[in-house]
Amino acid sequence: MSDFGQFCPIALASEVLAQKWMLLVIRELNAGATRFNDIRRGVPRISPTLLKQRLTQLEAAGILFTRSLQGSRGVEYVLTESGLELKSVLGAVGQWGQRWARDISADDLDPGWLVWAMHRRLDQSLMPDDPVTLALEFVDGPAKQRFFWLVCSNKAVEVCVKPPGFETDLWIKTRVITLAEVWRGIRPIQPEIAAGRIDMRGSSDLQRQFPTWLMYSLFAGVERPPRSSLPLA
Amino acid sequence: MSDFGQFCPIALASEVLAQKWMLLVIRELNAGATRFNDIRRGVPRISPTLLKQRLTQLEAAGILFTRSLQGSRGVEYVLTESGLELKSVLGAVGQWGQRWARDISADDLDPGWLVWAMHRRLDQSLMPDDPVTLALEFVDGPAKQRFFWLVCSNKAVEVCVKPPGFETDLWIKTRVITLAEVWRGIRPIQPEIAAGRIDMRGSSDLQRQFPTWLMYSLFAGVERPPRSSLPLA
DNA sequence: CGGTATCCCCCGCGATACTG
DNA sequence: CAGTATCGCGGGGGATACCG
Repeated sequence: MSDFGQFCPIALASEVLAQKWMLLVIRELNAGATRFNDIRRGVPRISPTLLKQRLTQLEAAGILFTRSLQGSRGVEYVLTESGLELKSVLGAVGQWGQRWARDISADDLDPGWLVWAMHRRLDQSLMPDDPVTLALEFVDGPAKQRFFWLVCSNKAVEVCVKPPGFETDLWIKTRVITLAEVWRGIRPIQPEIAAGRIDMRGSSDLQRQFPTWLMYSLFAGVERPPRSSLPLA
Repeated sequence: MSDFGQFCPIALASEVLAQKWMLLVIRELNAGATRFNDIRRGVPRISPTLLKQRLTQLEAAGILFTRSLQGSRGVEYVLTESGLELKSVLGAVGQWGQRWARDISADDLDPGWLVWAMHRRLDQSLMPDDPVTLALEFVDGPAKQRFFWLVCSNKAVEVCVKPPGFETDLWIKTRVITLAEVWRGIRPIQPEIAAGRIDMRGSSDLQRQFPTWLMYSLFAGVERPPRSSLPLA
Protein backbone atom coordinates (compact mmCIF):
# COMPACT_ATOMS: atom_id res chain seq x y z
CA MET A 1 0.00 0.00 0.00
CA SER A 2 2.50 2.59 -0.94
CA ASP A 3 1.98 3.85 -4.39
CA PHE A 4 -1.05 5.72 -5.54
CA GLY A 5 0.96 7.68 -8.05
CA GLN A 6 -0.35 11.09 -7.07
CA PHE A 7 0.71 13.76 -4.64
CA CYS A 8 -2.73 14.57 -3.27
CA PRO A 9 -2.48 14.88 0.51
CA ILE A 10 -5.31 12.39 0.90
CA ALA A 11 -3.37 9.86 -1.13
CA LEU A 12 -0.18 10.44 0.81
CA ALA A 13 -2.00 10.15 4.12
CA SER A 14 -3.77 7.00 2.96
CA GLU A 15 -0.48 5.21 2.46
CA VAL A 16 -0.08 5.19 6.21
CA LEU A 17 -3.58 5.50 7.59
CA ALA A 18 -5.63 3.32 5.26
CA GLN A 19 -4.11 0.05 6.27
CA LYS A 20 -5.82 -2.67 8.16
CA TRP A 21 -5.90 -2.02 11.94
CA MET A 22 -4.03 1.24 11.61
CA LEU A 23 -6.74 3.64 12.74
CA LEU A 24 -7.55 1.39 15.66
CA VAL A 25 -3.95 1.39 16.82
CA ILE A 26 -3.90 5.16 16.51
CA ARG A 27 -7.13 5.35 18.44
CA GLU A 28 -5.56 3.45 21.32
CA LEU A 29 -2.53 5.69 21.33
CA ASN A 30 -4.67 8.78 21.28
CA ALA A 31 -6.71 7.33 24.12
CA GLY A 32 -3.56 7.29 26.19
CA ALA A 33 -2.13 3.80 25.75
CA THR A 34 1.64 3.71 25.55
CA ARG A 35 2.52 0.09 26.22
CA PHE A 36 2.44 -2.75 23.74
CA ASN A 37 0.04 -4.91 25.68
CA ASP A 38 -2.22 -2.04 26.58
CA ILE A 39 -2.65 -1.33 22.90
CA ARG A 40 -3.40 -5.00 22.35
CA ARG A 41 -6.16 -4.94 24.90
CA GLY A 42 -7.91 -2.28 22.89
CA VAL A 43 -7.31 -4.14 19.63
CA PRO A 44 -7.58 -7.74 20.79
CA ARG A 45 -7.75 -9.41 17.41
CA ILE A 46 -4.56 -8.01 15.99
CA SER A 47 -1.64 -10.40 16.09
CA PRO A 48 1.45 -9.28 17.99
CA THR A 49 3.53 -9.51 14.84
CA LEU A 50 1.27 -7.24 12.92
CA LEU A 51 0.89 -4.81 15.79
CA LYS A 52 4.64 -4.47 15.99
CA GLN A 53 4.77 -3.88 12.25
CA ARG A 54 2.14 -1.17 12.44
CA LEU A 55 3.95 0.54 15.30
CA THR A 56 7.14 0.48 13.28
CA GLN A 57 5.35 2.04 10.34
CA LEU A 58 3.92 4.72 12.57
CA GLU A 59 7.36 5.52 13.85
CA ALA A 60 8.77 5.67 10.33
CA ALA A 61 5.97 8.05 9.40
CA GLY A 62 6.83 10.35 12.28
CA ILE A 63 3.55 9.74 14.05
CA LEU A 64 5.09 8.31 17.18
CA PHE A 65 8.47 7.78 18.72
CA THR A 66 9.66 5.23 21.21
CA ARG A 67 11.18 5.91 24.54
CA SER A 68 12.82 3.29 26.68
CA LEU A 69 11.62 2.82 30.20
CA GLN A 70 13.77 2.49 33.22
CA GLY A 71 12.64 -0.26 35.56
CA SER A 72 10.49 -2.16 33.12
CA ARG A 73 11.70 -3.77 29.94
CA GLY A 74 10.28 -2.75 26.61
CA VAL A 75 9.51 0.72 25.37
CA GLU A 76 6.83 3.32 25.53
CA TYR A 77 5.13 4.41 22.34
CA VAL A 78 4.51 8.13 22.44
CA LEU A 79 2.64 10.20 19.89
CA THR A 80 4.37 13.14 18.26
CA GLU A 81 2.61 16.36 17.41
CA SER A 82 1.70 14.75 14.11
CA GLY A 83 0.15 11.80 15.90
CA LEU A 84 -1.80 13.95 18.27
CA GLU A 85 -3.27 15.84 15.36
CA LEU A 86 -4.74 12.59 14.08
CA LYS A 87 -7.39 13.15 16.70
CA SER A 88 -9.23 15.20 14.11
CA VAL A 89 -9.22 12.26 11.72
CA LEU A 90 -10.41 9.90 14.44
CA GLY A 91 -13.14 12.35 15.30
CA ALA A 92 -14.37 12.68 11.74
CA VAL A 93 -14.25 8.95 11.08
CA GLY A 94 -15.89 8.08 14.39
CA GLN A 95 -18.61 10.62 13.94
CA TRP A 96 -19.35 9.38 10.47
CA GLY A 97 -19.24 5.79 11.68
CA GLN A 98 -21.67 6.46 14.47
CA ARG A 99 -24.10 8.02 12.04
CA TRP A 100 -23.72 5.87 8.95
CA ALA A 101 -21.86 2.63 9.57
CA ARG A 102 -23.61 -0.71 9.33
CA ASP A 103 -25.57 -2.16 12.18
CA ILE A 104 -23.57 -4.35 14.49
CA SER A 105 -23.77 -8.11 14.51
CA ALA A 106 -23.12 -10.78 17.09
CA ASP A 107 -19.50 -11.11 16.02
CA ASP A 108 -18.79 -7.51 16.93
CA LEU A 109 -19.95 -7.93 20.50
CA ASP A 110 -16.72 -8.66 22.32
CA PRO A 111 -17.49 -8.26 26.04
CA GLY A 112 -13.83 -7.88 26.92
CA TRP A 113 -13.45 -5.01 24.55
CA LEU A 114 -16.54 -3.32 25.93
CA VAL A 115 -15.19 -3.52 29.45
CA TRP A 116 -11.82 -2.22 28.36
CA ALA A 117 -13.45 0.70 26.57
CA MET A 118 -15.67 1.43 29.58
CA HIS A 119 -12.86 1.43 32.06
CA ARG A 120 -11.38 4.48 30.36
CA ARG A 121 -14.66 6.33 30.42
CA LEU A 122 -15.58 6.18 34.09
CA ASP A 123 -15.62 9.61 35.66
CA GLN A 124 -13.23 9.25 38.53
CA SER A 125 -14.09 12.64 39.91
CA LEU A 126 -17.54 11.37 40.86
CA MET A 127 -16.32 8.27 42.64
CA PRO A 128 -16.09 7.95 46.38
CA ASP A 129 -12.66 8.27 47.94
CA ASP A 130 -12.62 4.69 49.06
CA PRO A 131 -11.89 2.12 46.38
CA VAL A 132 -14.89 0.46 44.81
CA THR A 133 -14.98 -2.96 43.22
CA LEU A 134 -17.55 -3.64 40.55
CA ALA A 135 -18.34 -7.05 39.13
CA LEU A 136 -19.80 -7.38 35.67
CA GLU A 137 -21.55 -10.52 34.55
CA PHE A 138 -22.53 -10.98 30.94
CA VAL A 139 -25.18 -13.62 31.11
CA ASP A 140 -24.83 -14.44 27.43
CA GLY A 141 -21.06 -14.12 27.29
CA PRO A 142 -18.81 -17.07 26.44
CA ALA A 143 -17.45 -18.91 29.46
CA LYS A 144 -14.10 -17.09 29.43
CA GLN A 145 -15.66 -13.69 28.90
CA ARG A 146 -18.51 -13.93 31.32
CA PHE A 147 -17.12 -12.17 34.37
CA PHE A 148 -15.07 -9.03 34.72
CA TRP A 149 -14.15 -6.86 37.65
CA LEU A 150 -13.45 -3.17 37.70
CA VAL A 151 -11.42 -1.91 40.63
CA CYS A 152 -11.97 1.82 40.85
CA SER A 153 -9.97 4.07 43.07
CA ASN A 154 -9.91 7.80 42.64
CA LYS A 155 -6.54 7.35 41.03
CA ALA A 156 -7.32 4.80 38.37
CA VAL A 157 -9.60 2.08 37.15
CA GLU A 158 -8.25 -1.41 36.61
CA VAL A 159 -9.79 -4.27 34.71
CA CYS A 160 -9.52 -7.80 36.03
CA VAL A 161 -10.62 -11.04 34.46
CA LYS A 162 -10.31 -12.88 37.73
CA PRO A 163 -11.69 -11.93 41.14
CA PRO A 164 -9.32 -9.20 42.31
CA GLY A 165 -9.33 -10.25 45.94
CA PHE A 166 -11.35 -7.29 47.15
CA GLU A 167 -14.92 -7.60 48.26
CA THR A 168 -17.27 -6.79 45.42
CA ASP A 169 -19.35 -3.70 46.21
CA LEU A 170 -21.69 -3.75 43.25
CA TRP A 171 -22.79 -6.57 40.98
CA ILE A 172 -24.02 -5.75 37.51
CA LYS A 173 -25.64 -8.46 35.46
CA THR A 174 -26.75 -7.95 31.88
CA ARG A 175 -26.58 -9.15 28.33
CA VAL A 176 -23.73 -7.89 26.16
CA ILE A 177 -25.98 -6.23 23.61
CA THR A 178 -27.82 -4.32 26.31
CA LEU A 179 -24.74 -2.70 27.76
CA ALA A 180 -23.27 -2.24 24.29
CA GLU A 181 -26.22 -0.25 23.04
CA VAL A 182 -26.30 1.82 26.18
CA TRP A 183 -22.60 2.45 25.67
CA ARG A 184 -23.22 3.48 22.10
CA GLY A 185 -25.85 5.97 23.17
CA ILE A 186 -28.54 4.12 21.27
CA ARG A 187 -30.63 3.27 24.32
CA PRO A 188 -30.92 5.31 27.51
CA ILE A 189 -29.73 3.46 30.58
CA GLN A 190 -32.56 4.17 33.00
CA PRO A 191 -35.26 2.12 31.28
CA GLU A 192 -32.84 -0.78 31.04
CA ILE A 193 -32.26 -0.65 34.76
CA ALA A 194 -35.93 -0.22 35.53
CA ALA A 195 -36.83 -3.19 33.38
CA GLY A 196 -34.15 -5.33 34.97
CA ARG A 197 -32.20 -5.81 31.79
CA ILE A 198 -29.33 -4.24 33.67
CA ASP A 199 -29.58 -5.92 37.02
CA MET A 200 -27.66 -4.35 39.87
CA ARG A 201 -27.11 -5.82 43.31
CA GLY A 202 -25.23 -4.29 46.19
CA SER A 203 -25.10 -0.98 48.00
CA SER A 204 -28.13 1.04 46.96
CA ASP A 205 -25.98 4.18 47.07
CA LEU A 206 -23.68 2.69 44.47
CA GLN A 207 -26.63 1.52 42.42
CA ARG A 208 -27.75 5.11 42.19
CA GLN A 209 -24.29 6.55 41.59
CA PHE A 210 -22.87 4.11 39.12
CA PRO A 211 -24.90 5.30 36.12
CA THR A 212 -23.60 8.81 36.66
CA TRP A 213 -19.98 7.67 36.46
CA LEU A 214 -20.44 6.11 33.11
CA MET A 215 -19.52 8.57 30.37
CA TYR A 216 -20.36 6.27 27.46
CA SER A 217 -18.62 6.18 24.13
CA LEU A 218 -17.04 9.35 22.82
CA PHE A 219 -19.55 9.26 19.99
CA ALA A 220 -22.60 8.36 22.01
CA GLY A 221 -24.04 11.82 21.59
CA VAL A 222 -23.94 11.67 17.81
CA GLU A 223 -27.36 10.97 16.45
CA ARG A 224 -27.82 8.02 14.13
CA PRO A 225 -30.14 9.06 11.31
CA PRO A 226 -32.78 6.66 10.08
CA ARG A 227 -31.52 4.55 7.19
CA SER A 228 -33.17 6.11 4.22
CA SER A 229 -34.86 3.64 1.97
CA LEU A 230 -33.48 3.11 -1.48
CA PRO A 231 -33.25 6.51 -3.11
CA LEU A 232 -35.66 7.12 -5.97
CA ALA A 233 -36.76 3.50 -5.88
CA MET B 1 -11.14 -6.35 5.56
CA SER B 2 -14.38 -6.99 7.34
CA ASP B 3 -13.84 -8.18 10.81
CA PHE B 4 -12.22 -6.20 13.54
CA GLY B 5 -14.36 -7.84 16.18
CA GLN B 6 -15.45 -4.67 17.89
CA PHE B 7 -18.35 -2.31 17.53
CA CYS B 8 -16.40 0.92 17.82
CA PRO B 9 -17.64 3.33 15.15
CA ILE B 10 -14.09 3.85 13.94
CA ALA B 11 -13.73 0.10 13.41
CA LEU B 12 -17.04 -0.16 11.60
CA ALA B 13 -16.18 2.79 9.39
CA SER B 14 -12.73 1.36 8.68
CA GLU B 15 -14.22 -1.77 7.17
CA VAL B 16 -15.38 0.35 4.28
CA LEU B 17 -13.08 3.35 4.27
CA ALA B 18 -9.70 1.87 5.10
CA GLN B 19 -9.28 -0.09 1.92
CA LYS B 20 -6.84 0.60 -0.80
CA TRP B 21 -8.01 3.37 -3.16
CA MET B 22 -11.26 3.85 -1.30
CA LEU B 23 -10.73 7.36 -0.02
CA LEU B 24 -9.51 8.47 -3.42
CA VAL B 25 -12.63 7.15 -5.10
CA ILE B 26 -14.73 8.95 -2.52
CA ARG B 27 -12.72 12.09 -3.10
CA GLU B 28 -13.56 11.98 -6.79
CA LEU B 29 -17.24 11.48 -6.10
CA ASN B 30 -17.26 14.31 -3.62
CA ALA B 31 -15.49 16.48 -6.17
CA GLY B 32 -18.44 15.97 -8.46
CA ALA B 33 -17.51 13.01 -10.66
CA THR B 34 -20.42 10.71 -11.42
CA ARG B 35 -19.21 8.67 -14.40
CA PHE B 36 -16.95 5.64 -14.32
CA ASN B 37 -14.28 7.06 -16.56
CA ASP B 38 -14.33 10.45 -14.91
CA ILE B 39 -13.54 8.76 -11.64
CA ARG B 40 -10.74 6.88 -13.35
CA ARG B 41 -9.18 10.08 -14.58
CA GLY B 42 -8.84 11.22 -11.00
CA VAL B 43 -7.48 7.84 -9.88
CA PRO B 44 -5.53 6.80 -12.96
CA ARG B 45 -3.65 3.88 -11.47
CA ILE B 46 -6.64 1.92 -10.26
CA SER B 47 -7.65 -0.95 -12.52
CA PRO B 48 -11.17 -0.92 -13.95
CA THR B 49 -11.95 -4.18 -12.20
CA LEU B 50 -10.97 -2.88 -8.82
CA LEU B 51 -12.72 0.42 -9.35
CA LYS B 52 -15.95 -1.38 -10.14
CA GLN B 53 -15.50 -3.48 -7.03
CA ARG B 54 -14.99 -0.42 -4.88
CA LEU B 55 -18.06 1.27 -6.32
CA THR B 56 -20.09 -1.83 -5.59
CA GLN B 57 -18.86 -1.83 -2.02
CA LEU B 58 -19.76 1.82 -1.65
CA GLU B 59 -23.24 1.10 -2.89
CA ALA B 60 -23.62 -1.81 -0.50
CA ALA B 61 -22.53 0.46 2.33
CA GLY B 62 -25.17 3.02 1.44
CA ILE B 63 -22.63 5.65 0.48
CA LEU B 64 -23.78 5.97 -3.11
CA PHE B 65 -26.51 4.76 -5.36
CA THR B 66 -26.59 4.26 -9.09
CA ARG B 67 -28.96 5.86 -11.50
CA SER B 68 -29.28 4.86 -15.12
CA LEU B 69 -28.85 7.51 -17.74
CA GLN B 70 -31.08 8.00 -20.68
CA GLY B 71 -29.21 8.65 -23.89
CA SER B 72 -25.87 7.30 -22.79
CA ARG B 73 -25.23 3.77 -21.70
CA GLY B 74 -23.85 3.04 -18.27
CA VAL B 75 -24.90 4.52 -14.99
CA GLU B 76 -24.29 7.54 -12.87
CA TYR B 77 -22.81 7.10 -9.40
CA VAL B 78 -24.45 9.51 -7.00
CA LEU B 79 -23.54 10.08 -3.37
CA THR B 80 -26.18 9.65 -0.72
CA GLU B 81 -26.41 11.85 2.33
CA SER B 82 -24.04 9.42 4.00
CA GLY B 83 -21.55 9.83 1.17
CA LEU B 84 -21.76 13.59 1.20
CA GLU B 85 -20.98 13.60 4.89
CA LEU B 86 -17.69 11.87 4.14
CA LYS B 87 -16.50 15.32 3.16
CA SER B 88 -15.63 15.83 6.79
CA VAL B 89 -13.41 12.75 6.71
CA LEU B 90 -11.76 13.86 3.49
CA GLY B 91 -11.19 17.27 5.02
CA ALA B 92 -9.58 15.89 8.15
CA VAL B 93 -7.40 13.42 6.27
CA GLY B 94 -6.38 15.95 3.64
CA GLN B 95 -5.56 18.58 6.20
CA TRP B 96 -3.47 16.15 8.17
CA GLY B 97 -1.81 14.92 4.99
CA GLN B 98 -0.90 18.41 3.90
CA ARG B 99 0.70 19.07 7.27
CA TRP B 100 2.32 15.79 8.11
CA ALA B 101 2.54 13.38 5.19
CA ARG B 102 5.85 12.42 3.67
CA ASP B 103 7.59 14.55 1.10
CA ILE B 104 6.69 13.71 -2.46
CA SER B 105 8.95 11.80 -4.79
CA ALA B 106 9.35 11.65 -8.53
CA ASP B 107 6.92 8.75 -8.81
CA ASP B 108 4.11 10.84 -7.35
CA LEU B 109 4.45 13.50 -10.01
CA ASP B 110 1.88 12.44 -12.58
CA PRO B 111 1.40 15.42 -14.91
CA GLY B 112 -1.92 14.10 -16.17
CA TRP B 113 -3.29 13.93 -12.68
CA LEU B 114 -2.11 17.44 -11.94
CA VAL B 115 -3.89 18.79 -14.99
CA TRP B 116 -7.05 16.88 -14.14
CA ALA B 117 -7.00 18.25 -10.60
CA MET B 118 -6.33 21.78 -11.86
CA HIS B 119 -9.15 21.76 -14.36
CA ARG B 120 -11.64 21.51 -11.52
CA ARG B 121 -10.10 24.38 -9.64
CA LEU B 122 -10.11 27.13 -12.25
CA ASP B 123 -12.37 29.96 -11.25
CA GLN B 124 -14.71 30.24 -14.18
CA SER B 125 -16.29 33.42 -12.89
CA LEU B 126 -13.06 35.26 -13.59
CA MET B 127 -12.67 34.02 -17.14
CA PRO B 128 -13.55 36.08 -20.19
CA ASP B 129 -16.81 35.30 -21.90
CA ASP B 130 -15.08 34.06 -25.00
CA PRO B 131 -13.60 30.58 -24.80
CA VAL B 132 -9.93 30.39 -23.98
CA THR B 133 -7.57 27.61 -24.94
CA LEU B 134 -4.53 27.01 -22.78
CA ALA B 135 -1.66 24.74 -23.69
CA LEU B 136 0.50 23.24 -20.99
CA GLU B 137 3.90 21.84 -21.73
CA PHE B 138 5.78 19.88 -19.10
CA VAL B 139 9.33 20.06 -20.28
CA ASP B 140 10.37 17.11 -18.15
CA GLY B 141 7.23 15.06 -18.73
CA PRO B 142 7.31 11.68 -20.45
CA ALA B 143 6.56 11.81 -24.16
CA LYS B 144 2.91 10.90 -23.77
CA GLN B 145 2.34 13.27 -20.87
CA ARG B 146 4.16 16.25 -22.17
CA PHE B 147 1.37 18.32 -23.66
CA PHE B 148 -2.11 19.08 -22.39
CA TRP B 149 -4.74 21.56 -23.43
CA LEU B 150 -7.38 23.19 -21.31
CA VAL B 151 -10.38 24.54 -23.17
CA CYS B 152 -12.10 27.00 -20.86
CA SER B 153 -15.46 28.48 -21.57
CA ASN B 154 -17.51 30.21 -18.92
CA LYS B 155 -19.55 27.04 -18.78
CA ALA B 156 -16.90 24.42 -18.23
CA VAL B 157 -13.26 23.47 -18.49
CA GLU B 158 -12.24 20.50 -20.58
CA VAL B 159 -8.97 18.63 -20.61
CA CYS B 160 -7.49 17.42 -23.87
CA VAL B 161 -4.42 15.32 -24.47
CA LYS B 162 -4.40 16.22 -28.16
CA PRO B 163 -4.63 19.65 -29.76
CA PRO B 164 -8.31 20.51 -29.47
CA GLY B 165 -8.56 22.23 -32.83
CA PHE B 166 -8.91 25.70 -31.40
CA GLU B 167 -6.18 28.26 -31.61
CA THR B 168 -4.10 28.23 -28.44
CA ASP B 169 -4.40 31.54 -26.62
CA LEU B 170 -1.83 31.00 -23.90
CA TRP B 171 1.18 28.68 -23.74
CA ILE B 172 2.49 27.65 -20.37
CA LYS B 173 5.77 25.81 -20.17
CA THR B 174 7.19 24.47 -16.95
CA ARG B 175 8.56 21.49 -15.08
CA VAL B 176 6.11 19.21 -13.33
CA ILE B 177 7.54 19.76 -9.87
CA THR B 178 7.31 23.51 -10.27
CA LEU B 179 3.62 23.57 -11.03
CA ALA B 180 2.98 20.80 -8.49
CA GLU B 181 4.51 22.75 -5.66
CA VAL B 182 2.68 25.88 -6.66
CA TRP B 183 -0.50 23.80 -6.73
CA ARG B 184 0.23 22.45 -3.27
CA GLY B 185 0.67 25.95 -1.91
CA ILE B 186 4.27 25.31 -1.06
CA ARG B 187 5.70 27.94 -3.38
CA PRO B 188 4.05 31.20 -4.40
CA ILE B 189 3.46 31.47 -8.12
CA GLN B 190 4.74 34.96 -8.83
CA PRO B 191 8.43 34.30 -8.21
CA GLU B 192 8.18 31.22 -10.41
CA ILE B 193 6.80 33.31 -13.24
CA ALA B 194 9.27 36.09 -12.69
CA ALA B 195 12.18 33.65 -12.74
CA GLY B 196 10.86 32.01 -15.88
CA ARG B 197 10.34 28.64 -14.27
CA ILE B 198 6.74 29.05 -15.34
CA ASP B 199 7.12 30.38 -18.84
CA MET B 200 4.04 31.92 -20.41
CA ARG B 201 3.63 32.96 -24.02
CA GLY B 202 0.62 34.56 -25.64
CA SER B 203 -1.73 37.41 -24.94
CA SER B 204 -0.26 39.54 -22.21
CA ASP B 205 -3.74 40.09 -20.84
CA LEU B 206 -4.12 36.38 -20.35
CA GLN B 207 -0.65 36.12 -18.87
CA ARG B 208 -1.73 38.54 -16.21
CA GLN B 209 -5.13 36.99 -15.64
CA PHE B 210 -4.32 33.30 -15.64
CA PRO B 211 -2.69 33.20 -12.19
CA THR B 212 -5.84 34.70 -10.71
CA TRP B 213 -8.02 31.91 -12.09
CA LEU B 214 -6.00 29.22 -10.45
CA MET B 215 -7.51 28.30 -7.11
CA TYR B 216 -4.86 25.70 -6.18
CA SER B 217 -5.41 22.58 -4.15
CA LEU B 218 -8.15 22.58 -1.55
CA PHE B 219 -5.44 22.15 1.08
CA ALA B 220 -2.97 24.67 -0.31
CA GLY B 221 -3.71 27.07 2.52
CA VAL B 222 -2.83 24.57 5.21
CA GLU B 223 0.60 25.27 6.57
CA ARG B 224 3.16 22.51 6.55
CA PRO B 225 5.06 22.60 9.83
CA PRO B 226 8.79 22.05 9.84
CA ARG B 227 9.64 18.38 10.38
CA SER B 228 10.76 18.30 13.97
CA SER B 229 14.01 16.53 14.47
CA LEU B 230 14.00 13.28 16.37
CA PRO B 231 12.34 13.90 19.70
CA LEU B 232 14.61 13.70 22.70
CA ALA B 233 17.38 12.28 20.57
C1' DC C 1 5.64 -8.53 29.93
C1' DG C 2 7.03 -7.54 25.17
C1' DG C 3 7.82 -9.08 21.70
C1' DT C 4 10.19 -12.90 17.50
C1' DA C 5 10.15 -16.62 14.56
C1' DT C 6 8.03 -19.52 11.36
C1' DC C 7 4.83 -21.41 8.44
C1' DC C 8 1.48 -21.34 5.22
C1' DC C 9 -2.58 -20.04 3.03
C1' DC C 10 -5.49 -17.27 0.74
C1' DC C 11 -7.04 -13.52 -1.74
C1' DG C 12 -6.24 -8.82 -2.99
C1' DC C 13 -4.65 -6.81 -6.56
C1' DG C 14 -2.21 -5.82 -10.96
C1' DA C 15 -2.04 -6.72 -15.88
C1' DT C 16 -4.02 -7.59 -20.03
C1' DA C 17 -7.43 -8.66 -23.22
C1' DC C 18 -11.92 -8.48 -24.74
C1' DT C 19 -17.00 -7.14 -25.43
C1' DG C 20 -21.65 -4.77 -26.23
C1' DC D 1 -17.72 4.63 -23.10
C1' DA D 2 -18.29 1.33 -19.36
C1' DG D 3 -17.27 -2.06 -17.92
C1' DT D 4 -16.17 -8.11 -17.84
C1' DA D 5 -13.27 -11.95 -18.03
C1' DT D 6 -9.34 -14.35 -16.93
C1' DC D 7 -4.97 -15.34 -15.10
C1' DG D 8 -1.37 -15.39 -12.05
C1' DC D 9 1.58 -13.77 -8.33
C1' DG D 10 3.09 -11.73 -4.14
C1' DG D 11 2.82 -10.78 0.07
C1' DG D 12 -0.29 -9.49 3.72
C1' DG D 13 -1.76 -11.32 7.51
C1' DG D 14 -3.72 -15.23 10.57
C1' DA D 15 -2.25 -18.87 13.70
C1' DT D 16 0.80 -20.78 16.74
C1' DA D 17 4.88 -21.51 19.12
C1' DC D 18 8.70 -19.80 21.23
C1' DC D 19 12.15 -16.65 23.74
C1' DG D 20 14.75 -13.19 26.82
